[in-house]
Amino acid sequence: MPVESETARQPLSTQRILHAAVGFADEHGVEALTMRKIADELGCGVMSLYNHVANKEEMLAGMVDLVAAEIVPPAVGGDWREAMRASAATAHDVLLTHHWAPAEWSLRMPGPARIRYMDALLHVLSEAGLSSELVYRGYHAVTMHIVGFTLQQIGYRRGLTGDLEDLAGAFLADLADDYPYMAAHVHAHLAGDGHGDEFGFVLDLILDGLDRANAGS
Amino acid sequence: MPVESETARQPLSTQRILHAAVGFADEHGVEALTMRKIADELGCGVMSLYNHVANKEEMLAGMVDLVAAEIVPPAVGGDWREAMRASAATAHDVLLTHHWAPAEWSLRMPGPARIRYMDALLHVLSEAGLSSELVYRGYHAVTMHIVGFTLQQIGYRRGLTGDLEDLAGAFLADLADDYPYMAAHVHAHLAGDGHGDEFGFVLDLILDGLDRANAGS
DNA sequence: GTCAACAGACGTACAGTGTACGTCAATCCA
DNA sequence: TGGATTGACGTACACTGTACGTCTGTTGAC
Repeated sequence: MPVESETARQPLSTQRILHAAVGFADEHGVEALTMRKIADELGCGVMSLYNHVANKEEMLAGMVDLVAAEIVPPAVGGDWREAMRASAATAHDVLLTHHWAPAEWSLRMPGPARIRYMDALLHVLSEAGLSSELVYRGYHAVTMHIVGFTLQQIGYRRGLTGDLEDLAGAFLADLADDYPYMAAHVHAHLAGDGHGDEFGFVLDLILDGLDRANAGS
Repeated sequence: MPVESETARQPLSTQRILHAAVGFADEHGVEALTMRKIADELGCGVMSLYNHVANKEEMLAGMVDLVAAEIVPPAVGGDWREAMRASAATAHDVLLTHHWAPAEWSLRMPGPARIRYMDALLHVLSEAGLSSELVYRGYHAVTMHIVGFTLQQIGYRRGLTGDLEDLAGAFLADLADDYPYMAAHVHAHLAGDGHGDEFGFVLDLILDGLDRANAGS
C-alpha cells in the first residue's frame, strides 16, 4: 500500500514557516514563540524547520522583513510631505498590528523588504528639494519617529492589560501627592485628551521643521 | 576551627545584585545575561538571588530603573528648552553606555526612578507656558525621541561590529545599482557626514515645533 | 545561658529551550 | 535501473528559569 498519504502533506518552505511564525507572534507575543510551537502549528517536527531557516535568530529577522514588506512605501513625484504622511500612517498601522515587531526592528540588520522601504523614503526626501544634509538627518528623524512612537504606544498598552481603572487608580492614589505632573498626565491618558492623531502631530512637527530648516539655509 | 571565613563574605542585597547585573549586561549584552552567571559573578549560588529578587523579569525591571536613576532630570525655572536639551543629552549618554537599556525601556512599566524622571520632564513642560494639550503631546514627542533615537543608533552600531569597510563595501557592491538612495545614505554614514549632534538636531526640531505651535494657537 | 524562631544561602530537580547529528524515505536525473 | 540529492524526523545534549527542601548562622525571650 503505497497510499496512506493523507491530503498529500504540503511541503515546508521558508515562506510558510515565516507566515506561521508571524501569525503566532501576533497572537501570543514573540517571547512565547518557540521553534517547537511553530513546528506543531505546521504539523511537522522541530528539526524540519532547520532545513529552511538557519536558526531562530535568522527566522526572527525574516519575520521582521515580512512585516516590512506590508508597509506601503511613499509615492514619488507628488507633494512629498503628503506622501511621507501617508506612508508613515501605513507603517504605523502595520507595526501596531504586529505589536512585537518594533522592538525587533531596530536591533536587527535590515532585510531586503526593509532596504527597499528605506530606499523609497530616501528617494522621496531627495526629490523634495532638501539639502543632502537634511535628507540624511530627516530620514533618521522620520524613521525614528515611526518605530519609536509605535514602540512607546505598545508599551503603554501593554501596561494596561487588565482593569484600567484599577491600575491607574492604585497608581494615582499612591503617587499623586509626590508626582502631581505625572498624575495629571495619567489623568489625561485616561480621559483620552490630546487624541486625534498624536502620531501625525509629531510627524508634522518633524516634516515642517525640515521644510523650514531647508528654507532658512 | 570556627574560622575559615575568608574575607567575611559580605551579604547579598537587591542593590548588589542589580549593580552586578547592569555591569554584566553592559559588557556582554542582556541576551547573554543569566541568573547563574550573575550568581557566579557575585560568588553565590543561583537560588540565593531569589531571596532578593522575585524573578528574572523583575530583576530586568530593576536594572532599567537603576539606569533611569543615572539620568539627570531637567532643571525647573530657567529656559525650558535649554533645560530639556541638557537633560536629554545626559539621558542619551546614559542610554548609550547601557546599550541594552533602550530596548527594555519601552516594554516595561516604569519604576520609581523613571517615574521621578517622567514627572520632572512634565514639570518643566508645564512651567514653560505650553497649553495642556501641548504638554501632553510634547512629553510623548520628547521621550519618544530620546529612547527611539538612541535605540536606532545602537542598532546601527551593532550592525557594524567587525570590519566596517568590508560590510559596507559588500553591501554597496551588491545593492548600489538597485537602491541608489540607500547606497548614498550608507556612503554618508561612512563619511561621517551630517554629524555634529544629530540627536540634538532632531530634538530642536521638536522643541521649536512645540514652541511655534504654542505661539500659533 | 538556653532554646526557639527566623532569615538567608545553597543543592537538587524538573520542565522547557535551541540545535548538532545521524537516519531514512521520497524524488530526480543519468 | 540505478545513484545522488533533498528534506522530514528522532534522539541527544547543553543550558535556561525556578520550585522546593535543607542547612546554618543570627537574634530575641526567658
